[in-house]
Amino acid sequence: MEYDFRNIEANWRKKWARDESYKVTEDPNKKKFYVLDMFPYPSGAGLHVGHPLGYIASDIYARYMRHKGFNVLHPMGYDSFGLPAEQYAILTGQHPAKTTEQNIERYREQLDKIGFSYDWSREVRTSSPEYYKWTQWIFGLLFNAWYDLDSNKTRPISELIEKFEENGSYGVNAHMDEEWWKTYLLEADHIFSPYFEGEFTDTDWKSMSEAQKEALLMNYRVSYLADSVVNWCPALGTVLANDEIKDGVSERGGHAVEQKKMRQWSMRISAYSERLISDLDTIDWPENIKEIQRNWIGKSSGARVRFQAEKEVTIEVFTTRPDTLCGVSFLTLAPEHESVEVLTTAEQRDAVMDYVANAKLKTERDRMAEKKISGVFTGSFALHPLTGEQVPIWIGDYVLAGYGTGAVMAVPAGDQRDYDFAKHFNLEIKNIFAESDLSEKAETSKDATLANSDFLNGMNYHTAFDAVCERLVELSAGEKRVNYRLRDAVFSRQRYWGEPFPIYYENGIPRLIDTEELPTQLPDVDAYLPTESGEPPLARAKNWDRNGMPMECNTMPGWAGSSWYFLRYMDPNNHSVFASEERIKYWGQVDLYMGGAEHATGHLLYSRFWTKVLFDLGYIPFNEPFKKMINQGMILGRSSFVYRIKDSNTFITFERRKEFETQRLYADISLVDNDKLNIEAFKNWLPEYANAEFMLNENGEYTCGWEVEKMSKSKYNVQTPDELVEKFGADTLRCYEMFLGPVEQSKPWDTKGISGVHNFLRRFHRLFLANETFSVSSEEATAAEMRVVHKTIKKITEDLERFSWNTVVSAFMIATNELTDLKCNKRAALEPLVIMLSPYAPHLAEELWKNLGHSTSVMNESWPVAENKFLEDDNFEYPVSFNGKTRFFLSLPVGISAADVEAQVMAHESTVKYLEGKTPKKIIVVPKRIVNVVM
RNA sequence: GCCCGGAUGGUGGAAUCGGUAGACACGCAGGACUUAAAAUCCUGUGGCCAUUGCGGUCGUGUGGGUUCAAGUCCCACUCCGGGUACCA
Repeated sequence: MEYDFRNIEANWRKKWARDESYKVTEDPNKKKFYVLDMFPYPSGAGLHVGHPLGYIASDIYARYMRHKGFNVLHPMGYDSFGLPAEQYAILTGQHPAKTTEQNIERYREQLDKIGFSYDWSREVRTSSPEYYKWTQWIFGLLFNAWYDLDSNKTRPISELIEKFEENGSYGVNAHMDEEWWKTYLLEADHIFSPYFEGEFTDTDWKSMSEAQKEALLMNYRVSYLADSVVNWCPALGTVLANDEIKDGVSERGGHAVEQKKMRQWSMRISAYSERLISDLDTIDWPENIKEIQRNWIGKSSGARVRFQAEKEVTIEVFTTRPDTLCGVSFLTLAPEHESVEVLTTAEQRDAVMDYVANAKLKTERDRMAEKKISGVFTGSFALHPLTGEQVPIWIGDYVLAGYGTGAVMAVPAGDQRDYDFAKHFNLEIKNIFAESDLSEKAETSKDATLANSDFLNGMNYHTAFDAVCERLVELSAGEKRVNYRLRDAVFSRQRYWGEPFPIYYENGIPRLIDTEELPTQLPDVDAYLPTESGEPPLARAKNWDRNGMPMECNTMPGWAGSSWYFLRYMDPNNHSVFASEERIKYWGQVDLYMGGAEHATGHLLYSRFWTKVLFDLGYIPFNEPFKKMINQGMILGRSSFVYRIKDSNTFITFERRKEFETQRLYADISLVDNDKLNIEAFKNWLPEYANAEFMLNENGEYTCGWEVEKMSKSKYNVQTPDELVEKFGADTLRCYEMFLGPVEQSKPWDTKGISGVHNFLRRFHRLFLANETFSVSSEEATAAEMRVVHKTIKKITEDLERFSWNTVVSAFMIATNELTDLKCNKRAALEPLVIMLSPYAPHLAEELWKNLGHSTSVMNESWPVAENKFLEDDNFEYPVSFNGKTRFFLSLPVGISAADVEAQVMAHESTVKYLEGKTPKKIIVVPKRIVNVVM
């Protein structure tokens, strides 16, 4: 009886589906464990072998935890809104819902073949109205919320309105744009004087019109409408988030991106910067992901310093080096800085206007590409707050409008860019360091001793920082300040295939649609393109209004639906809430999250943000979504090459390719086995190769060359899991993907080794056979056999606990080899192994379990426990080394003392030989480890 | 530039707490079975020297250090991968 994996796997797949074997229900008597995979975007290309890597690892862990007695939530779904389906729709006119549906079907088919233990009754799709109803509801929560800096919490907007009613803005400490009142003054019909700087009384509030109140509140809301400079991609006709741009072009398609001011929905994620950084310490994530997030949020501690300029203008700068304040020799403003106009003198006007206009034309990408130093003098000066000196004010495009205050104090002595700027324009370079040579470059060390700096002389960064800040406060010229790089996230997309906003406009005032009326369904359109006038596709929809009032035409970005999906799995069919309180309380945080590291600054940041909002507002009892995360590495392809002799149809084997001038061509990896080309199959592959001739190696074979590259159709190196399941079975594929190496490591896919793993499963299967039929002995297992079993239990359990999936497979192989050598086919030894194998090879394990006479599924069996009595050995084989070199082995009873071990070693005949007549200086005995004789 | 990873046989990798480097598997070589091939099974397999056998010696990117003992810890460097950037 051979290992008939095709029948075994097909039968069990059917049975699992029929019995809904993987359905989980909330059981208060059992401890929960939540294992989650990052859900996929269902693309048209389907899965290749790289996709299931993480899914297999998490599935094994989920099954392991089930054996350990946990109630395991292990769901799967689809992140089904997205650009590719929309672009396909633009090309073909087919509704994106339809292609999405087809792709999902294909994904499901592929996933099912691999034997995952997903509870499919909990499947979610971000594009289904039942799901996005709650995405819209959460948007509403954020719209009706503000961020209170006093309690450091998100709070309902109604509380803010109450405060306004009572005391106006006084006593309100909200997170908002510091200069919000400037934009507010530009809004229509405000009631404030030109001296309004943000504070207003309850009387002011009460006297405001509805529209004025709403416009004011917009500055407080966590999700708000504002004019923002956005990354506009004309080719895609949409706005992109920073993390959707790579190297200055769109991540998808590689199109040019430009800066444009647009009225957009934004999310006040910047309010959460500090918590997003500090809470990283509370979660068990890979250190590199935490580091990427820390860098992305970009906390920097420094000071704000105000310089009094002419014409009543104050220039405020942010610096991380207030200690170098006395080295300021000029100020630099971003070309977009609001004071540029006022400060420019008549003589400089032409030059400045020219420079500013030029900067505007350049996209951020151009500015970056151009490493040239450029700038222009405004003609104005500002007063240095400490020295009282006149400091020239310059404009330079190395200063970014969007970071800090859009202005810097330039200290050429202490900052390389300021130094370069000063050199270029021949500006003063004041040496404020005692021992630094500034002839070549700036002094950037924080340990350098300050000089020419008045009361700071002799100090360095560490000692001067507080001293300067104190003085600035005394002079009212500045104060300590923490700055974050993280900016608010633009939430509007000019796309069709996304969640519509539950927003309509009443006389221009945005109004939220009530929860009872959600979902706001995505309307049908005649084409998936922007309108003639440049409005988003939804503007094409008929009746896209609410009682005549226009609906919002933007849709939400891809990260909206994925920011909270882990909560919906807990209660996917609930029609009255996004997930019930009891279920959220029961399932809690995701205990193990498996997915790619590429979402570090996108999905993983946004879902942490939304989780904090939901936590603050009391909807969930935890403020981090994913307790532990593991990133699976990328699986690369291994392309195969053949070498055609130039201007011929003759192919020469890899070994001899240098004998001729050759052209390297791709060969489909399905035509190659262990780098040997299947010549007949190759000839039949493409018509142009039908009459090909071959020059072979000395063994009469054609060897191919190879290279590791990304998997892609054009490289003929895509390996689908389906082919391997067909050839070797799902159990083999699962074990092999794990056997490849540590999950978190990127590695090339190589099918070479799969036969070894397949062989192992066959050998394991053979342990249960006698005379080619299933037969196990009920005899008591020998000590040697039990030792193998319990050693394996111990090893596998420890390895799974530390997420070392690959070494578990090795341990299984070793156990199988040893039991084969012992000719063991005893039930007592084999049953625990079947249970342990079931997370890795669930089909085979179920089959063997059934054949062992069990009527229940192996997946519910408890995990075996390693018993020490089987592991203890009377003797330990000591490696005896001399000066660290192992020379011989000595088997000694484990119980004896170190002194006895030493005596036995010294008495050994070989010891004399290796001592070479010398007297040992010292003898190190580590019990049950090693003996080292030092001479 | 800065930050974070990594480098172990022909290949993927193992070595969990500083304690026998190379587990397990692939590949390769030899053998058994076979008319032959496939499949299967057995043996060998880090380099060099020696080889009848015992063995010796070098060896975890490079150079140094700590230690009885270093792939593992420390210092300096080289190369590779990832993140990020006129971020003040």
